[in-house]
Amino acid sequence: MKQRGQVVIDKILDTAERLFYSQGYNATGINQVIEEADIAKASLYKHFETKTDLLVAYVQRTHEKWYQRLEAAISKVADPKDKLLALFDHHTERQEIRQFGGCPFIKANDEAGMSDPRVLTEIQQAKQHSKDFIKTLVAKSGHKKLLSDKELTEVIFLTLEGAIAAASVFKQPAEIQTAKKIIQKLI
Amino acid sequence: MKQRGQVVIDKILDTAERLFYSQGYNATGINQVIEEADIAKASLYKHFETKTDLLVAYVQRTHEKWYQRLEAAISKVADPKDKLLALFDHHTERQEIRQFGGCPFIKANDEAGMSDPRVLTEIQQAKQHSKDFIKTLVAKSGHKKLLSDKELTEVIFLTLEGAIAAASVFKQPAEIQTAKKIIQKLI
DNA sequence: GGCTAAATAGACAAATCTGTCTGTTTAGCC
DNA sequence: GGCTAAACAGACAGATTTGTCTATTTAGCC
Repeated sequence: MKQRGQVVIDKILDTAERLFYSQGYNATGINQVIEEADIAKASLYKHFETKTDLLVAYVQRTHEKWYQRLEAAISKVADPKDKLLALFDHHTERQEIRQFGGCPFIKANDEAGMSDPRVLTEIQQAKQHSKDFIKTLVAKSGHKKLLSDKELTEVIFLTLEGAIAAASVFKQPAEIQTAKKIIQKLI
Repeated sequence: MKQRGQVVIDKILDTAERLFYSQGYNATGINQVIEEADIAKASLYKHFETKTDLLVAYVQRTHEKWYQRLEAAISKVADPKDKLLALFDHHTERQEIRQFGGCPFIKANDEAGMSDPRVLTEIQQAKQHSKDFIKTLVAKSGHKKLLSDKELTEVIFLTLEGAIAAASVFKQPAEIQTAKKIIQKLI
């Protein structure tokens, strides 16, 4: 059954996730987190020693949830080439839900990547995870070898990263769909 | 001759540029800016009404200086295809100088893009400027039309954006050079 | 050289920040 | 039902935040 402590931790992390992403880590105060999570300050500091520890937990949980969603979305697509294209559709959907706030890992890296080694490490693992996932899809895709597997993996990874950043600048999904069309020509 | 006020403004903007980029806007206090710029607080508030106005000025000046450097670097390359590849070398150099801190516009957008409409507008103009610049280079490049001009422009822009972000995550220029090699195969 | 505008140092206000601590209430388990 | 640990509200400390204000010194121009 669900422990009492887990309820509180979930409320804290749900709120931190929402605020850290939408406002930024440095612009979000502990007092706002406890108020909107509707928990006591002492409860937060019982589960997280410092605000930095909360940031680390936020990045780790974001990595986990990000991969679960990605894996679930791509597994629904049967055709191996379509799986590659589905990456762009999935991230289009995600950015629409996120109101074009950009990649949470890049945001965390830019704002707080140097503040704690655990933060940088988790972000690097998340991005490596993304690249590895693309790599396995590329290997099974049967693409037309216009580029090598390694190169195709890289160009998909990089256009995806770039498109998410561009979408968050222009506040629209056009760039991500443009990237999809270009990759379609290369596979 | 150089006005007295311009010296102060330059010292403020030089310091703000360095601190806003390396630490982030929200993590940088006005007190740190005036201390490291070695000017009085009243002098800063004489030239910039609020901290947000200083941010706007920082983003605008970064846009100007960014384009001047880019234009100068690419104009030194004669071959039209090499100009396209020189984009990646220029940004590799820039990121090495910046110690892989990533794109200043993406950073400002992620941290403070919503705080003032002038900030978002300037960032959008900077990114559109980048894309337009690439577009003119592509048009003159005589590339092999494996992709259309529009598509090649986009894939260069997006891989460049993605590579700079990836370089700032992994703290190394490898991704930018990998992007260069891939684009080389497409032109 | 003297006038004027700018830059100076630094106190100050009012709010906010992270983190600690005290004492009370609540919830889960045997 | 009573024990125990957890969550609670909220005061508090001490540092820091942006921005204002006063009074003094400095620099440039005629």
